[in-house]
Amino acid sequence: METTEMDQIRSRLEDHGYRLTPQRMRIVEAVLAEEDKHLSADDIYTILRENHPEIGIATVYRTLEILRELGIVNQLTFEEGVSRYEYSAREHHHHLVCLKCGKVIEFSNDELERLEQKLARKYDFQIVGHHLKLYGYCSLCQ
Amino acid sequence: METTEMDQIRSRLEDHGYRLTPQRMRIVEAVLAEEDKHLSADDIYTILRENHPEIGIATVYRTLEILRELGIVNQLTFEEGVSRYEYSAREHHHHLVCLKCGKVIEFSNDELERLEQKLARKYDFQIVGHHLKLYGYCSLCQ
DNA sequence: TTCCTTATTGATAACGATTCTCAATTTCAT
DNA sequence: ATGAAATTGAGAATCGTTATCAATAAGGAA
Ligand SMILES: [Mn+2]
Ligand SMILES: [Mn+2]
Ligand SMILES: [Zn+2]
Ligand SMILES: [Zn+2]
Repeated sequence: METTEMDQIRSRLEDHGYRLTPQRMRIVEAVLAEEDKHLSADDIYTILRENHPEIGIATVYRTLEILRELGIVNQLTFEEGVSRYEYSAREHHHHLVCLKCGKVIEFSNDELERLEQKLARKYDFQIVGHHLKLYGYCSLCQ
Repeated sequence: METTEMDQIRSRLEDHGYRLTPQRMRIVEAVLAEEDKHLSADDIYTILRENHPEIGIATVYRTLEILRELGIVNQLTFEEGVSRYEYSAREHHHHLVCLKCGKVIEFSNDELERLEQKLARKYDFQIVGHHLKLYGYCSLCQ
């Protein structure tokens, strides 16, 4: 039998004493369904509302916090005062953000891994991650 | 006569129809005095409180917003849900942040300017800035 | 100076995102 | 089925930030 992403996430949760409740499953589904988007808690709440109006916003926040703790999602912010989340089992990447319309383009860059190691040595830091954000105006907004 | 930083900032403000009021001057002074720190609005408010208890927190926020608009300070966030500010007339740099104690180390990297241009061409973006943040644990916290 | 227009201020209310509280419900191992 | 522990939804609370507004300050013209 194959192991689906949801199975892996279930194990991950249970290994840490958490249960994969129906509500949590719906939230994970929403994140997986919009893999390349960067959904906020409220975005997810709004999406779920359609078919599952009984789920509360507090549960969405609580679940995202657990998913983040377990490294299942990355929490990021594009300086709008809202946290956004993306499924973490994707190629590591960075973001190019339009300051006018908020459009986000993803890109990769290998060189930063080397820089990370160099700085770890230099400053005696144990580095666990990095994120490069570029700001500007997209073709439509400039 | 020499042109001080404050003079330059005054011109900058007046060119845009803003006045350099005593309150604004106190706030700019605080930012300049702690050049390499990353002060929040509340940090500044607390500092000013000692000698200028009449300044309101709203004025601090308003002033920082103007300084940001004019490019006199950079607004940044280390994902604690608070905006922090630094005097922008410094060498362009990036940040290494300790996830435990919040310690911030600054570092520079020239290569990113080239990357910026490459991406600008590739995605037809007019890039106005970028910021690299590395996360980890400092020597004391790891 | 005096007058007038406009900018700025401090206090405080309002806001929006997030977290907390708590009683009710669900889950899971027994 | 039973009971302990986890989870839930609703709503209150929190916290950083922004908006409102009447009072004050600033700067230019007379
Ligand atoms: Mn992304
Ligand atoms: Mn800095
Ligand atoms: Zn755009
Ligand atoms: Zn530390």
